[in-house]
Amino acid sequence: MSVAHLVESAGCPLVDAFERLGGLSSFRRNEALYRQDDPADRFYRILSGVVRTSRLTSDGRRQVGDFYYPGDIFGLETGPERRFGAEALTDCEVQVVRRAAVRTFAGQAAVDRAILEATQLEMERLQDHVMLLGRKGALERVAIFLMSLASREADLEIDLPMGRQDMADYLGLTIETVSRAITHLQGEAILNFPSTRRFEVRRWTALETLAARA
Amino acid sequence: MSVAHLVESAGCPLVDAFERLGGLSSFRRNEALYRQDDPADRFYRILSGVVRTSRLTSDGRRQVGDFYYPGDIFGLETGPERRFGAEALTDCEVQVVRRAAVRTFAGQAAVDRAILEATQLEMERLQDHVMLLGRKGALERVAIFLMSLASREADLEIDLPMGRQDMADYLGLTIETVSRAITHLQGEAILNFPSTRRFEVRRWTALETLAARA
DNA sequence: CGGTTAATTGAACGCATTCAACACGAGTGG
DNA sequence: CCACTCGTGTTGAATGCGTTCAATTAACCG
Repeated sequence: MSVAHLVESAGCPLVDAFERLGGLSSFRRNEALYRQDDPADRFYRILSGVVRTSRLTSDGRRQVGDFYYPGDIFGLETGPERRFGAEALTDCEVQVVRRAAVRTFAGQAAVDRAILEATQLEMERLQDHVMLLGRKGALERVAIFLMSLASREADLEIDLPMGRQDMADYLGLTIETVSRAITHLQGEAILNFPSTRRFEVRRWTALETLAARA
Repeated sequence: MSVAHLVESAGCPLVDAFERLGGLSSFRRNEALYRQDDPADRFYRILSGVVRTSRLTSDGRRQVGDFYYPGDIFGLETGPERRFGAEALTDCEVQVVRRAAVRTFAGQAAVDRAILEATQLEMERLQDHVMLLGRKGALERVAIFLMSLASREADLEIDLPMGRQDMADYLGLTIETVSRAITHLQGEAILNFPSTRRFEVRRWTALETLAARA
């Protein structure tokens, strides 16, 4: 299946750098792209598939950092070590560039700027995540999450590459609470789940209202 | 009071840029440096005082983004508008540079790189914040917060420039819960509060244990 | 001093969690 | 095709943590 239409191949310097420097790698479902505490010396760009980043605390609790889709860039962390690991949620293809390679790339200034922009985008996502975790109720969190997935794709039916546990660990909830929220959203005829991994938005405005104030 | 010793004035390109391009501004306690939804066209660097960033949701809930101390750089957000506002917690002096000015500064590449590094540092702080809000209990959150303040300063007695409400809004809790956590930490003889705005760590290891697993 | 705001403490409530049972779906082998 | 199993998701009941509401105390500032 071609995913070219999913990825805007504009003449962005960073994308150029990926195109010209980036090795192509494939990963299978559930395979780790890199692990927490690995050396952080590469950037990634997704061509197809979905990737999850996550961090395990010493006592076994897990926090999912984010979910990345085709066109997204991730792995931008600064430190010598990865603070979050990255795992393939589905089979996927990614472009990988070494940090050092980008550094010596002709037109470096423009590439640096582009990396900065990608990092700032990541920062915004993290800010949204903080707002979500800090000040939103359970139903609100689930509504926001599913809405953001729905608005990412133009399709009517949206499929969920992640399971309930992944959602829960992203939203700072338990699977049971996520499940109940989904049941509730179905009961209100706001969403429809033909299967556990697919859903459709029936009442957008109601969903938006919920997302704004639970 | 001189704060020169608090700010490492190394020959870092970004600091240079601030020194050479940065206008000096002063703000009084509780004054806004900029507001949420203002145009985001400036970077800031603190010389003295403490700054808080915060965001208000439409229904009045508030999330504190972070607290910034002398030497810290903030206001790096990408979008055209500020997602978080910035307010002075104490009287403070800051260096301000226009984004556009930095762009045309000689040695621009190095400055861009330095901004990138500052942004990545900010990203790390946000990641920590996500971990805190997603997967930690109330006592744990308060312990982590106070520990991070304590490790920032070398002093034995640490003072709290922010009130309980600010802590609560940073930690995703209520003032009452924060207060109870503090009382508990005093009861365990882990911390000592000579006044509500000053504290001292009595048992570091116990505090670290609490911070790791509540 | 009073007057005002901030912080603490107490008691009742509620939301999310926990623990436990059940349902569903996919894959396997009889 | 059905029985079995394993992993995942849903549902129910009870518990508990943090919130809410309310009252008291402490700190700050004229």
